[in-house]
Amino acid sequence: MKYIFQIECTDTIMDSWNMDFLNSTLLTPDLPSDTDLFFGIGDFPLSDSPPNHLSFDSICMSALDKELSCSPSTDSGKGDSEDSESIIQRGEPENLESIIQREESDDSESIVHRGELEISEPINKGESKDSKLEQQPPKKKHRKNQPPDAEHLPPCRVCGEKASGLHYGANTCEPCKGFFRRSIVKIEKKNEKYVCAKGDGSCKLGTGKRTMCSYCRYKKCLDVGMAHGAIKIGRYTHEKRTKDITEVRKLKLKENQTVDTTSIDVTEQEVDELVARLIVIQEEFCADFRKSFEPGGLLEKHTFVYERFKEKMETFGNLSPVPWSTYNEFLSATGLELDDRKSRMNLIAARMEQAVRNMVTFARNIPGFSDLQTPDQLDLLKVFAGPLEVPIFGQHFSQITHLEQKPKNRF
Amino acid sequence: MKYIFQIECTDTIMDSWNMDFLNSTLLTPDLPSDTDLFFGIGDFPLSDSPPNHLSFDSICMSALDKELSCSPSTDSGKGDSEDSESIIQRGEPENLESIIQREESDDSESIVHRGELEISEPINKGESKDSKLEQQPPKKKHRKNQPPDAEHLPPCRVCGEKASGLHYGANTCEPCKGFFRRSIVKIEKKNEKYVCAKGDGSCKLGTGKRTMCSYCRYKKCLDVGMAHGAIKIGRYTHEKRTKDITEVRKLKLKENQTVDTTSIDVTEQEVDELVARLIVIQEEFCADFRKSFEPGGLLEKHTFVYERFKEKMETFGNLSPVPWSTYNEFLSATGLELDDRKSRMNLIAARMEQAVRNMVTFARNIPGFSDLQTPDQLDLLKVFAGPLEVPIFGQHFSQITHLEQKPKNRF
DNA sequence: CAAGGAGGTCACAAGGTCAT
DNA sequence: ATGACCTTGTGACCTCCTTG
Ligand SMILES: [Zn+2]
Ligand SMILES: [Zn+2]
Ligand SMILES: [Zn+2]
Ligand SMILES: [Zn+2]
Repeated sequence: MKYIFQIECTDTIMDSWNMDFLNSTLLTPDLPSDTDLFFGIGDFPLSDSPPNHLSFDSICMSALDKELSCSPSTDSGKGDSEDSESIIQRGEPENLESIIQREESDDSESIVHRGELEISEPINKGESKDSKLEQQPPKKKHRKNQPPDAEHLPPCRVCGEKASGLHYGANTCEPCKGFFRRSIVKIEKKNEKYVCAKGDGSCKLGTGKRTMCSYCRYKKCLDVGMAHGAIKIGRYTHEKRTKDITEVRKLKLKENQTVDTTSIDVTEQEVDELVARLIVIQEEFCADFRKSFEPGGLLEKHTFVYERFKEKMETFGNLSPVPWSTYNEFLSATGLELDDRKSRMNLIAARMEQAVRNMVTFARNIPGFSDLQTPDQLDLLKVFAGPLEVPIFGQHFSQITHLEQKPKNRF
Repeated sequence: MKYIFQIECTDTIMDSWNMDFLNSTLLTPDLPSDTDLFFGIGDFPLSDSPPNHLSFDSICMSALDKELSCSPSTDSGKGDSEDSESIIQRGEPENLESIIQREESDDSESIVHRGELEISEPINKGESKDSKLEQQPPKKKHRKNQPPDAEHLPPCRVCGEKASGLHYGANTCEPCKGFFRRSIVKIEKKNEKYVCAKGDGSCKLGTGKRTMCSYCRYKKCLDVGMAHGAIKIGRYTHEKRTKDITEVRKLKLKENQTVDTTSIDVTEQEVDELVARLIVIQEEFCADFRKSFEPGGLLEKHTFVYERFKEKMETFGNLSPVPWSTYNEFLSATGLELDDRKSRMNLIAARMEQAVRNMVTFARNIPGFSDLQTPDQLDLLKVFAGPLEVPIFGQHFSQITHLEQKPKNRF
């Protein structure tokens, strides 16, 4: 018998200034077709709002952060005690980066430039790697050849394979670097031309297909910014290095989200207990959650409200409220407020904070959640806030990022 | 013999709602009367369109931006950041303002906050890697490392980049300092010699060309007075400091007022090569470009279409399409579309995106273009979109902005 | 003291070479 | 023509020392 447990905590707050309404809306869980059970919570009030995403972002941020970082529980040893002061460190209202960074500094791997970058070295440390004394049996009298360094690089921008460094301005693999060098001579100096193998310059450069079409390969090189003048030699800047590392990390993270499938063995009894527990907390937090997606449920209601609003807008044009600039001008000139946006924002802010708090509390009640590292916890909790002219009711979170109408903020 | 190479990339997409047609139209290159050759591309379909400039703007924008920004922006640390992660940092999908801002930052007074912004401070200090020895007393509240100082220094006398101080008697950048140090050893101690890459010791050391010819670089070092004997160590005198500052100020002033007209020396052969290359890419991208301006060419056709349209309008009055409000009312009332504007817009949008992409690809193929900084590249690429009641056929781009009918957008 | 430069260090990339 | 490997120059950053 095999069970797949998939836990997703998704809370969405949608704010569209063009549509002049703010709306916590429903997203559909991304479930395999043979799912037996699913659990969740929702917080779906409807209301208007003036457009100010940034403040909403911060609200969600700090709420999420506050909730997670004050976690008294868990185990995982060293944990969070150090957090408390890092809040002070930056006066700033803590954004995503600070959260991520802080978390990573707990673990073994952290971005530290200590005269030299040290990343998760699988070395048995504690040893002073000090001066000149012998300590390395495999002493190479040969030059210190460090062939496999820097896999802190994003993959080749041209062909996608493992990059070997920054060549002619772009992270590329060794083959693509060589190819570009030869191409420069050929194309710019000798005025020869590549011709697309397919004729229309649309060849894909997937793995192994690198050498299929020189024309398209060269074009891709140019597209990613390779050029004589873009050559950058010498040691990396700390800044640049950090950027590379974070990019790779982000990529890895994304990869893990989709691919990672670990399975553990559980007894029948454990499963029963888990399900029982889930049912309990489901009841406790949001008994109607599953009904939301059924006919007559909240999803339908939301859709209805949205449709009506759309109609209204098409008939009467854009009903967006007075822009902030006007509002502020008027305010400073007359001391009067043009509308009640201020108080409404406070209301919404409070509600959002509450929503995030609920979400985290709910998640904490899921057996095992608190045992996860903070970064992993964060990874399971998604909040979306931003303007969208496209309805996202009933879509899964991962799909939002694929809409051509790019959301303003995602975290 | 003197050649003037003037490269202009101008792509125009004109949309006039009063005239009810959208038109990529021809602009005449702004050429001196004695021009021998000119090259370019064009994308000149004729079609109708409903008025919606904003969306077109965004299309051009994001296309231009996407094309250009994916280049890692060469050197000069502050070049603009890569997107990939900036999604979170400044999630906005770069709009008109941001681009314009970037452009304007050249001339006006962005100088003020140049380099002052030091957000991320690499903390490399305070780590003692030696275990046993007691740490050093100089672990004070004061920050030991004051990496960049007031850059009230004139640029590197050798290569022109940002200088880091007074090295071997001249204001130079860190790279040139290092280069000279190595050169001293090589030349004076080991009696080795550099050889000019071009053979005649006349290489220019423009931006990014620093490493092209060691011989000329070293020669330049000597020319600007670098020498072992010229070393000056220790704190600045007040006098020297003020001298620097006034020099910098003077330089900035001059820079702002005079249009920079640099001329470089090229050999006959280089010219031939360049021209040959230009002819090749001209052929490849838009073989008929020059014919467009000849009798019977596209310019004439465009003019003809426009004339006919004008006649029609004079006879039958303004033929502007149904306004959006009406269209939407009708749509929401009956569910029917009054015309096919939706699909036409999609078509046009796609075409515009393609046009911009073409333009950038073309430009990238011009020798040297990719070597420019991204802002400078942007500066050479013009796309115009907006309503105009005045025909602009055959006018140069710079004239458009002088029309009293101010174009809506320029970027 | 603290500002400021010389020199050292070594991570990095350009370009060359040569077996495929 | 390709790409693994090598040689060599480069330059970001640091430590140490000199000087006002
Ligand atoms: Zn590659
Ligand atoms: Zn191809
Ligand atoms: Zn220099
Ligand atoms: Zn030379």
